[in-house]
Amino acid sequence: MKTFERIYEAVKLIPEGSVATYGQVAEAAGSKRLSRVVGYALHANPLPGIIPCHRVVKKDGEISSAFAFGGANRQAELLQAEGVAFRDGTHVDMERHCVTFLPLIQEEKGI
DNA sequence: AACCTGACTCGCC
DNA sequence: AGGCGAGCCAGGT
Repeated sequence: MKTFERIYEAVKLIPEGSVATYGQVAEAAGSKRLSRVVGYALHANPLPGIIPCHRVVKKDGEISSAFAFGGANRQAELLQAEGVAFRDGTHVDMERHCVTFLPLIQEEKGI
């Protein structure tokens, strides 16, 4: 199990209609400092359609401005389609949709 | 093989 | 309050 694998597993654990910050995913993957790697991992996104990268936002709930899978606006669209409320055009309502439970990914699990 | 960079975050100045 | 540097991992040059 590599770091990327754990990151992907963590992202896939994010329930529909909810979002998680890069930090949350990083923490679930092993270390909060992996946040940068999380972004890189999602950028690589070898499993499009399986990994809900649109549910991953920055700590403020702001959607990454960097070119996403189909454009930052597209990401906001998908989130709204899942029932995620927005504070404005680029910030999701963290109070209501930020996941509070994100289990640590076990390496030996082979998951 | 080494160095640089990148969808981030935190701590210091 | 705003800016800068450090830390993390992987992939490309």
